[in-house]
Amino acid sequence: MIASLEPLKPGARLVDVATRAGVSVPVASVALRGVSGGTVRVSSQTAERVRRVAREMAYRPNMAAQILKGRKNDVIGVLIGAASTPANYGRLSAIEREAYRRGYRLMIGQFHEDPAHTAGSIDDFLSRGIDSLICFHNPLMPSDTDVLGLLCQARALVFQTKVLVRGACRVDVDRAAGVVMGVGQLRDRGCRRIGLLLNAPASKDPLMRDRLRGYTTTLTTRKPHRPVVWSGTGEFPPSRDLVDEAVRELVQAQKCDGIAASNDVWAIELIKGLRRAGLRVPQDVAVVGFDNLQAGALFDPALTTIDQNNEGFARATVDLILESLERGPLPPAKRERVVQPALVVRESA
Amino acid sequence: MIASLEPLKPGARLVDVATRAGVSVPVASVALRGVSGGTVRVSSQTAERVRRVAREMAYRPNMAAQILKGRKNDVIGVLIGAASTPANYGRLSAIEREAYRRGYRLMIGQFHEDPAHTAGSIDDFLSRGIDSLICFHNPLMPSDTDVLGLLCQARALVFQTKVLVRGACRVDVDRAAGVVMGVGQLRDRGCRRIGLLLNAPASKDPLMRDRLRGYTTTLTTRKPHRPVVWSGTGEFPPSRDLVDEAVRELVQAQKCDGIAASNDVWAIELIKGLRRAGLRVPQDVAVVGFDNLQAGALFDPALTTIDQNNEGFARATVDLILESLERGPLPPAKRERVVQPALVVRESA
DNA sequence: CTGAAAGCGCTTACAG
DNA sequence: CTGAAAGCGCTTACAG
Repeated sequence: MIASLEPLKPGARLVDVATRAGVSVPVASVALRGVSGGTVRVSSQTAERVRRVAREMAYRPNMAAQILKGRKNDVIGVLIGAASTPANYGRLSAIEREAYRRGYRLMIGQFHEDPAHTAGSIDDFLSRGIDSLICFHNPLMPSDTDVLGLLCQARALVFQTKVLVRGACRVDVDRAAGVVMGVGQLRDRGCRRIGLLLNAPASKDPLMRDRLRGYTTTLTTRKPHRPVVWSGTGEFPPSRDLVDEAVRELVQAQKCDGIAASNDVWAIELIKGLRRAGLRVPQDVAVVGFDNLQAGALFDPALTTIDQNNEGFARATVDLILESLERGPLPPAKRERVVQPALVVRESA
Repeated sequence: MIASLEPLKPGARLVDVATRAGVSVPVASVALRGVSGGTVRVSSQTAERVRRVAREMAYRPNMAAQILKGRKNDVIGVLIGAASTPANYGRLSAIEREAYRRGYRLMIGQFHEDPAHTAGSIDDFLSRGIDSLICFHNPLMPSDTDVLGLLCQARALVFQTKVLVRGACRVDVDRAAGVVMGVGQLRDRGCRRIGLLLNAPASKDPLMRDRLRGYTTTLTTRKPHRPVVWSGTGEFPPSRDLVDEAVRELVQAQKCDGIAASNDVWAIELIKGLRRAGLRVPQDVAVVGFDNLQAGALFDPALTTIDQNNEGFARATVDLILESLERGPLPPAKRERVVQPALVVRESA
């Protein structure tokens, strides 16, 4: 602990630096930013002197003033559900890294129960001139017209998975491809009958529909057997009874020896259910998850799963923001990005 | 999807609202903010009219201009390690909620490998007039003088656990109390010989020292046996060999039938190690973790653990920020807050 | 190559 | 009770 918190002296302004360096304020301004296109030109000697003085005085430009004068705002607003899962925060972290790498900062707003609250948060972003918004999967309803109206005012708007505003961008993970990988792994390790576990009926949940599509595709390409699909009620996390029902249906009735679950939490609960039924994982039934949560890596047996590729997701998201900012509203073909997930093989399959 | 992204019209300024409402700009300013102390006073009728017009025009004050004129900055900067654990993000989320509740926003900066990067991030906060900083547990070295120098310029500065700047505030979880709770639970369920597992020697890690203190205290108060402590090498997450060594030492050599681990990841790995050694949890050996990770709740057996009380932590953190902002540097007695954790009983103990 | 002026959008202290 | 002026700290277009 070598430093010490002291009452802050007011902080040098540009005019202070200019005075000390013996130049006018515009010259100091140009010298410090290294601008070359303008009408004010500064000799490299002068510029060097100004920079030195600024460093000595610990000059820090007042960004409020710069922004008021039209400086590009390099803050991206992120809306994330207050009840977000750890997985979502992993993604947020990746986005922060990517944004920082490209010279942007993140400001966080959480979705709260109350749409008025959320609206306040977005309004707050816009008031600050933050008009690039990333909207994480969230409890937003299409009926929250205030919130949607506000979102429309963003200059760059990227949704995760589901677009709520016409013309906005979207980044998604290729869930179907993930399921194909998962089923492939089950097949490779010798499973003869591979079931799909969805936590809600595909008819009710587009995320489940994607998984079903992947599953159906791979079974159609290589036809080992007819599809075996069990859907939960959407209840999450699943109750023990629901899990036991899944085990009865998929394993005891349908004789599956491999199951692709729609996420890691379900996969873990399923493995517990299989054990309650006296079955070994992966020897009797192999299980693949989806998400690559820390909980899966630590579980016993360690979960084989599909990683959502947060780095790729972050890159695509920030790409879309920057392109929108540069070119204005993007044409339909340019505003969707699909990120490929990756198989992580561990012990459960 | 009922809304649609459209090219943004410039956005109404205060002068536009004032003109439309037929008043001067200062009157509009005062009317909209409901200021009463000043010299400009507005009749409630006029105020109402101005507010209505502002609403019609979707007027949104330009915060850059407001801040330039001395509006209090209501953004708190948060520095969080880029390699943060999910647990840290849970805490971040709680802080965001608490800050929002009290009218503040969070801007996130991640610590990166490179101290210069981190310095840039803090500099960026300060340039924006963000002089309230929350510094999460991080890879900061006391030798990063640039970073520390910058941190000193904050007006409110709260560290987690370890203060790196003299005079700054600190919030911490009472780890000793947590261990007391964990050991108490082990005793309550009938363990006769309770060991403490540290992931590094107490002499080398203050966090471990706190745990050891809690452990020693409770054994001194009620003397069931002499202390049994095993310390890892600090390697984290622990290798299988290290875990097996812990099992040999604590259980096979020292005959412990209850173990308090220093965190959930270690607790989970320990349970796996106990199983490899043919022992049942909790029947043969009961285990208590520390952190309350999702991974522990999902593990089989579900982990009994100590919850870090993120809500309490968030409240203390935001309290300290606001008090510092209000009163300036806090006296030593006022700048430390210790948050009480809570026991979560599940299956492992 | 450099300086003096105007203005970004607001708020606050000063006149009427 | 209301209006005209000054100024926050900067940048950019205009003069010299």
